[in-house]
Amino acid sequence: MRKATMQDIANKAGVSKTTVSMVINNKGSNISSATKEKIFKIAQELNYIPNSIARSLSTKKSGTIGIMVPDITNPFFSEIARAIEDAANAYEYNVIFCNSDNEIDKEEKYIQLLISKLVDGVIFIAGGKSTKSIDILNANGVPFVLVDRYVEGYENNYGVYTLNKEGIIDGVDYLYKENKRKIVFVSGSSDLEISNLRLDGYTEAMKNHGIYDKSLIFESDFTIEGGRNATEEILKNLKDFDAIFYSNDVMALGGIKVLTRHGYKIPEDVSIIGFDNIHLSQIVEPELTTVGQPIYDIGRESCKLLIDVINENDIPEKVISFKTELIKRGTVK
Amino acid sequence: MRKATMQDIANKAGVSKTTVSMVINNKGSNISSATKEKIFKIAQELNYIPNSIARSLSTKKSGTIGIMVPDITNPFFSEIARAIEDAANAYEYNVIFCNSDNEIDKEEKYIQLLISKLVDGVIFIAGGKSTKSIDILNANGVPFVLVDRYVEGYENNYGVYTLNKEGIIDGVDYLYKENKRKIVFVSGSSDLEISNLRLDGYTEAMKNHGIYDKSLIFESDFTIEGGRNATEEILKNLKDFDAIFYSNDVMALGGIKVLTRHGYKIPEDVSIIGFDNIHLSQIVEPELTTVGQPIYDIGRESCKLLIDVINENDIPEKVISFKTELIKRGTVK
DNA sequence: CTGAAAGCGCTTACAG
DNA sequence: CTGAAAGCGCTTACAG
Repeated sequence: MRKATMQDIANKAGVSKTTVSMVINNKGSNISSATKEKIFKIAQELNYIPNSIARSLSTKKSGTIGIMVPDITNPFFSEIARAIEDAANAYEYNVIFCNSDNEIDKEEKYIQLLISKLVDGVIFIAGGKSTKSIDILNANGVPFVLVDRYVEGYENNYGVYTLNKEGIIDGVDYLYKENKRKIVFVSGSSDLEISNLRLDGYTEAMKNHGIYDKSLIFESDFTIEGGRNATEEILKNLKDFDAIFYSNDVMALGGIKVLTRHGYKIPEDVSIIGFDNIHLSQIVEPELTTVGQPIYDIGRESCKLLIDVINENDIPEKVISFKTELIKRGTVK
Repeated sequence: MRKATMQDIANKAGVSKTTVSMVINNKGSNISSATKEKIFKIAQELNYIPNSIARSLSTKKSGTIGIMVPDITNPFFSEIARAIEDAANAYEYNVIFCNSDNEIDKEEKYIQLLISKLVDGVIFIAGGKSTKSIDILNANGVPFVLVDRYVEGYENNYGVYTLNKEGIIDGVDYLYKENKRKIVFVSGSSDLEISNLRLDGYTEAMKNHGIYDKSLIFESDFTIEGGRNATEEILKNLKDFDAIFYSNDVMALGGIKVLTRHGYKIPEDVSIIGFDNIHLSQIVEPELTTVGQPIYDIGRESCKLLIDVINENDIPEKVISFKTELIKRGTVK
């Protein structure tokens, strides 16, 4: 059974499809309400669903946006994705999601696909030095907003970030105040600008307090596995330490597991602090002390920003920076 | 800067766009390799990206599929979504995701949107009695496969499920063998067929062992919150019990938190078992004993199935059922 | 080996 | 208040 088209409605109503288009899209400023009603009734009868592909071809707007995330399975990204989708949906946009696994080649292939689908814009959480993908976006005039992760050379593009360095400093200061001195830091992949920002915060704060010690720094990546591995390393290399600052929650979760396994009591034996405040940080016991990002807000605002640039609305600020908030829970004592 | 079109390439190459289309799509069985090369070269120069919207309009295939999940933030669904996206990507499909929050009205709106976008098919994890959405899909000839959650009246549609009842029975039997007798069961929302299936498994197994007791059953929903709430109820209503069988992992995680809070030692004081085997079940300590579903396989296979029905390939079996596997870890003793 | 033409289902100036 | 017509960028019989 063929799907009904505007032409079908037009025929049945005895008007032109121009008129049908007008009333369906509420542009018929001056179409008699009689025709309007008739058209709506027929549309209903025919279970008319507009073909937005045809619409897109003619308007060059698809009503869909793409989001690039490293891995939707990572709670931080799924929470952002959720917020984005909610906002998109409120504006009648659909969202296509792509998992880059932090591989810039995958990103590039996805970007091509998205462009070919005429996405109206993309929200881009960079997996690394993603300049090529971004250049393609630019070359094709596709609006995009960078989220969470800076990409070198594009600091002035539309972007939504949080104040990483400041957040880490807060965290270290708090630990210091709680009399921690040997504060281990687990950093994310140094390919990511954001890792370095966080590391800078740590370095600065530690130096401020005069307790900086390079051997306290471990590099890993922003996954559960990364947290585990780093922690195994720590246990192998360090005899004693007061606290571990993981540069995201997911790593902290992995780390806590390893520590518990090795008989450490948290927070009695070691204090732990994370970064992000994903939902999960509240379901472990004790609950994770962390430097919180307003994840949902970040997602929502980045989607709104994108839609604003798509619609060429006035943009008050191209770059939105969110503050972190230190959330004291049970893993620091 | 306007995006290049096939016409542009045709002009530059001095051929027709028919020819360009042929070579770009590898259908030019008999086009001179000279022209082919020329066309590819020009396409390259112009950074040509095909407009797949135009393509879709003419072929009536969009190369995108939709997936309906209750909430992408729930690890079980994000893991399925990931598997689906991986498979889709391998076949050059994109995926649009929708969060229904288990609200059938939201589902319906999304389905309309997806149809208007001409998705080639949808993978549907039902949020409840979703028959209306499914009817719309049917009426519009959009292929779909049901995943994880049965929907009444559509048991014979394309679907990918796991053997819920059998899985639960395995779990209860195991607990019984470990000398648990007072086995509490936390069921999911009774609106969901799948909850009832799991509950049936519990009831049957408990009766088999002659230890069935209705007051041991608590209904909640498949979320962390749901697990917490149910556990508070249990603590309020039951004086003693040997084990709690949560009907999914996420609930178990919420439950463990509450139990730990109340001073229970796991597994010394209570044994816990979940269902699903999400990644997270391995990062809590002790690791969660659970009835595992092959989540990734379910996602992958449902995507493959969908693509097969889209392409009208031979389908060996319309309904795929996966077996569960009891995974013994640290929360049962 | 290659092209002209119609068609996919919309939107949008333009005209009356 | 309403319609005819061109156009969006492809694909695909059909013809030569």
